[in-house]
Amino acid sequence: MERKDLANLIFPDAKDYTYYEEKYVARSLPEGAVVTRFAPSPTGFVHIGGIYQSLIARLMTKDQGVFFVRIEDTDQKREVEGGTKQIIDALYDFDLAPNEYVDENDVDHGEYGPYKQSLRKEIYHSYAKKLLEEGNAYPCFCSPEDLDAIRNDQEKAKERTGYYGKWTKCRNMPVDMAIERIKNGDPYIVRFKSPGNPDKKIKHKDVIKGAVDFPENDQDIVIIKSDGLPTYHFAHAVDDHLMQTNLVIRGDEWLASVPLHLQLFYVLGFKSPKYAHIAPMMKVDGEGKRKLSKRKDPESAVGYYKEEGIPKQSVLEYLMNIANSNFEIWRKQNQDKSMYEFDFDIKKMGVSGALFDMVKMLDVSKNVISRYTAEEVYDASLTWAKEYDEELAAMLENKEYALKVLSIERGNAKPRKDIAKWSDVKNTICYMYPDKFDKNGEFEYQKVTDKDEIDNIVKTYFEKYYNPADDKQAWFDKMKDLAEEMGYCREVKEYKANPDAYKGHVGDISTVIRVKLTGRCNTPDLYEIMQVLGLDEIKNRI
RNA sequence: GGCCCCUUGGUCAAGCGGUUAAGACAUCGCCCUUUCACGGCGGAGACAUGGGUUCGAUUCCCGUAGGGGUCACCA
Repeated sequence: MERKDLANLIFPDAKDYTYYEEKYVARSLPEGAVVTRFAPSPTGFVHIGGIYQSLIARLMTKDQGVFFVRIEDTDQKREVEGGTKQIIDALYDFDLAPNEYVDENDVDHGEYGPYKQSLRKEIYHSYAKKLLEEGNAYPCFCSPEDLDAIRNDQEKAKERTGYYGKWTKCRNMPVDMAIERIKNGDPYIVRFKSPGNPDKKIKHKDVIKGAVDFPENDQDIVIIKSDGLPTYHFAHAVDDHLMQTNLVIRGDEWLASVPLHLQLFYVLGFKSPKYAHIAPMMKVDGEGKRKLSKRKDPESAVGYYKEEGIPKQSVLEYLMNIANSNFEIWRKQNQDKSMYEFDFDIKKMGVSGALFDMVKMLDVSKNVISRYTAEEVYDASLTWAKEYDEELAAMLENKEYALKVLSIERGNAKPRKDIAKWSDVKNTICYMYPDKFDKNGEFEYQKVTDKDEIDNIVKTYFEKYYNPADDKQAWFDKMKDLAEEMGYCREVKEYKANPDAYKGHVGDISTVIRVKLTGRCNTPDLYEIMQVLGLDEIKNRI
């Protein structure tokens, strides 16, 4: 009996691997075009890190390369119904549509599929069979208990753990015995027969991490599990070879697997891709920090941003800042350009994980939203409100009025930056709505707090000075006149030079009017507010 | 524990043998014809640590400490 018989016994129906080599023809792409992918497991949770990775992938491929999505569902225990749809939808939500992918009905969009690993079983079998025939893989009959025992012995002997070299039981099993045991019905999996020597070093040049040297891999890792599906490592090698990935962008938890992966590519006769291992986003936890966690950090889920109403553009630009910190300088100078025009450099990405900073994210978002027109703010908040805030949606029903409100101090050279997320909108505009305003509410006045004084100021202003037809300058001059009449200084500077001569200054007076009309002391330009409110509503509030 | 990586202000970070050690967020003060915001100006605030190498180290080398990753029939 020979290895070929063993291979046939294990994978009787597998096609010869050359079938696939011929089937997946070379991509015709311009010189230097990047082919990369996002390869998530459909666990029903789309992590912000996935968007980050996809952003980088999209940036690297832009219009001449290929960005595809491959669903890695080889661990059926973790798979969640609808997981694939969530991933693809999230990518579309963030304008990161892949060039090739599989949809929720398992329909492939692209020529190099299937793009879902569970549908590629026979492909993996063909390559595993090749390895078996060549003697680069072997069936292993060790039970989980056997493996535990080996590890125990290794720990006792203070040696490296794992299935390798002298600790293996099945690596050198005669072919005849293996065949006999399989025929006998003994359970087994198939392992890679590693040619590595850990005393030798391999040199790896990571696109992001730079030069990293490792000992060679000597672990006989499993390549085909008992359910017939491949492990990540094997699937990675086979898929990225066949799909012709030339740049693997993935989380740096994979960095330690590079020696194994390179070895796999080598033994399989594949050209290995370049690797870019990106650092994860971190979060402070007690004394130290840890990766942004699905369980503990709501902001790790992409759904969080949608619910909060943080625009996708804001999330993307924040991520861009983390990826290349010079992005924000560029953005400041190129306010109107698409972020994709930025000259992104993957080599500039940080090698260690950055703390995720929501305050910074919201600041980025304020800037992003400040560039929106009133119409855009209106559309986006309405869309958000329809799903998450009925009250806001109702307020926005009168579009003409809403637009007037949202236009206050917007569209000029120094737009207001008071909205970081759509869920802020209600609070920033609610006092502009008669039915949301309670004129009998207890308001915080700033400086002038005496009730009679307040009444007096308001009364005098509306009886003697206010004229809705005034332009802004006239309006403000009258505010000064009022200040003077009430014993307040017309000019703030003058007041500051001689504070004892007056009860206060024009700002204190206008604040009284402001609070009376809006219920708060911080609002945008009062003149504009009064214009939008209209005389009837103003009268109603005084 | 083995292997690998990392360490510049509260945070994100420029830097790549000689700099007054950028910038952004946060913070504080002042200014900007009314508040808040915006904007402007300014303040405070950092090279983990010990040894080398060097005329000179934040930058190069070694050690120490701290942090992170990885050692599955999970990805």
